[in-house]
Amino acid sequence: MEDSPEQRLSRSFAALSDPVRRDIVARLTIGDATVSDLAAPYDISLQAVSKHLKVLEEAGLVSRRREAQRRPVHLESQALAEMTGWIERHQRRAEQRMARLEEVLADLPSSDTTGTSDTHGAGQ
Amino acid sequence: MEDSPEQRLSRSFAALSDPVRRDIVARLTIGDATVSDLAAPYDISLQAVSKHLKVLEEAGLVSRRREAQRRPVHLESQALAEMTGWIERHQRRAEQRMARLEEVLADLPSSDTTGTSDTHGAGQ
DNA sequence: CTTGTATTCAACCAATCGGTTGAATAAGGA
DNA sequence: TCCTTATTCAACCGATTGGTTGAATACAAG
Repeated sequence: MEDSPEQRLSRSFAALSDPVRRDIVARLTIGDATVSDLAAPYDISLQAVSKHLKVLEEAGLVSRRREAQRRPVHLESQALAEMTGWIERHQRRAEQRMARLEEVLADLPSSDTTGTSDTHGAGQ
Repeated sequence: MEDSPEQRLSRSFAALSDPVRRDIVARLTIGDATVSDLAAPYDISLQAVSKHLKVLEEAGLVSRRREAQRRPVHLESQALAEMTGWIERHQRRAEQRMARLEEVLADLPSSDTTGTSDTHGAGQ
């Protein structure tokens, strides 16, 4: 029972939808850190932070190794890359479409250039 | 009571954590569409899709205009840009750090290049 | 072996989520 | 006016989420 790319993407986005987890990711860009290191800035329990890390790990955004009784957390930037991959792909499509649209509008007779109106004709 | 950038980011990521909503965004890169257009491919009720669109709208990822009794939905690619902004910023930091680390490792005497070990010395 | 430290597991709770169905609203057309 | 089409609102429901506290596990060090 392994993970479809769809599911991993869902988990990654869900993981970064929490400000504490985004904050943790930001912190990890500076360097690996233990659970207690990461928990220090927050008012929540260590267990809560541990849960957040589990969520990040299951999304593939971080990995953990063992080092004595500590469990240093490491950011997996490749998982971030997959997310930007998805977003940019769609962003690009949307922007290309808008560019084509504006080109067409520029060629038209005249009247108002107002309103972000659109073809929107079916498709599907 | 307006929206901090932090909150909008949370909402955007949460919005894209659902496969149906990602799918809708993908569909909208082709062109604006009505609620029923968007609902057609799915087995869920029209109301459920309407809710999904509300989530996307509150995240700033789509906007809606009125056109007779229809409410065509339009993708706001700029909101996607904000997301990639956040991710890439952190991705870049992480990768730069790794690059510096590898540089240092290359200069070291010898022994194992194994294990993604790390400085991880405090920080905070 | 006992103690201390770092972390996770387990059970619980309130809030949110994704879905449902049924009723309400908005607008065009007979 | 009445009917149809498009969409939203409202109430409800089970599952998931982010937090809690208390007990368990994994190691290191006396």
